[in-house]
Amino acid sequence: MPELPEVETFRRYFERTSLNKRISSVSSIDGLLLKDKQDPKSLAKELENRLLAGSGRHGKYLFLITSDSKYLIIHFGMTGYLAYLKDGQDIPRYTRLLLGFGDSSLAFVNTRRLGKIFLYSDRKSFLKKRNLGPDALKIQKCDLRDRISKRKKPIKSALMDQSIIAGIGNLYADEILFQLSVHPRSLCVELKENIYEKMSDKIKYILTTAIERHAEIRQYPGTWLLPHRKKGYPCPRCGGKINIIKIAGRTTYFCPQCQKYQKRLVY
DNA sequence: ACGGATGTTATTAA
DNA sequence: ATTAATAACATCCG
Repeated sequence: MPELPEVETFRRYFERTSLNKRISSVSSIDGLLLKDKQDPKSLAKELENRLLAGSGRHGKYLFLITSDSKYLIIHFGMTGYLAYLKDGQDIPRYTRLLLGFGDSSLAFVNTRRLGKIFLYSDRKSFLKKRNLGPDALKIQKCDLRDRISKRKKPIKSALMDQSIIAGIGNLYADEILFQLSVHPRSLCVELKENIYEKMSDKIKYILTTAIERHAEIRQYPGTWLLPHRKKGYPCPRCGGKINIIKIAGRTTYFCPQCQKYQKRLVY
């Protein structure tokens, strides 16, 4: 469940449960998820006896900041969550990293092992190395327009491209375009320039509303697409049939009645 | 049993 | 330099 709102929800969960705890042990490390030539032993050594002093997030990446200013960075891939465990609670199945605090612990659970774990001492260099664009919640209107409007790819592909804007994935891209009444295949360069101001507002509205509702899709407004993003469900706006197509290899839900293909001649 | 799934990345090609 | 298409990764679920 890991696009920006889910990851932000995990970050807040971390702040509530694990902030200022001291890491006394590191275990259940899945070496497959360790990136940039980290190995389980050295990771454990780097983290042990450190305090969890803060947190951050950029796009879909979660940052846990230690007392010596190291960043333990977690990416959830397609699945996963954090679980704070009181002493005696069972360690969840598919736990890939367990930070022990003595009387409790924090588990990073990642069923499909497509998640990633990094350890960096500098946030900037990490963003650069991963080639991440600005965070979707912080991006400025004109920046969004500048980064997208000249592209010759479908708007949905651009929204999901983490180097253009970080944090939006398949589900929220569909929601954003549904609420903007834009066909997901519309080429960026063919959209009217003034759509990008509206898009910036929509992105912020949708992501903040999702975060307020703890990224629980059932709690989203009934006017949104996401609660209806299932095969055979009608469009919440016009009652028409939702179409399912593929864009950039991903299943795309949209309403052909509400989301007309936007076209503008360009020279 | 086959195909698909909230993601990223390498490869190959246009 | 951009972009698309495809596969691969690992595992569960319907």
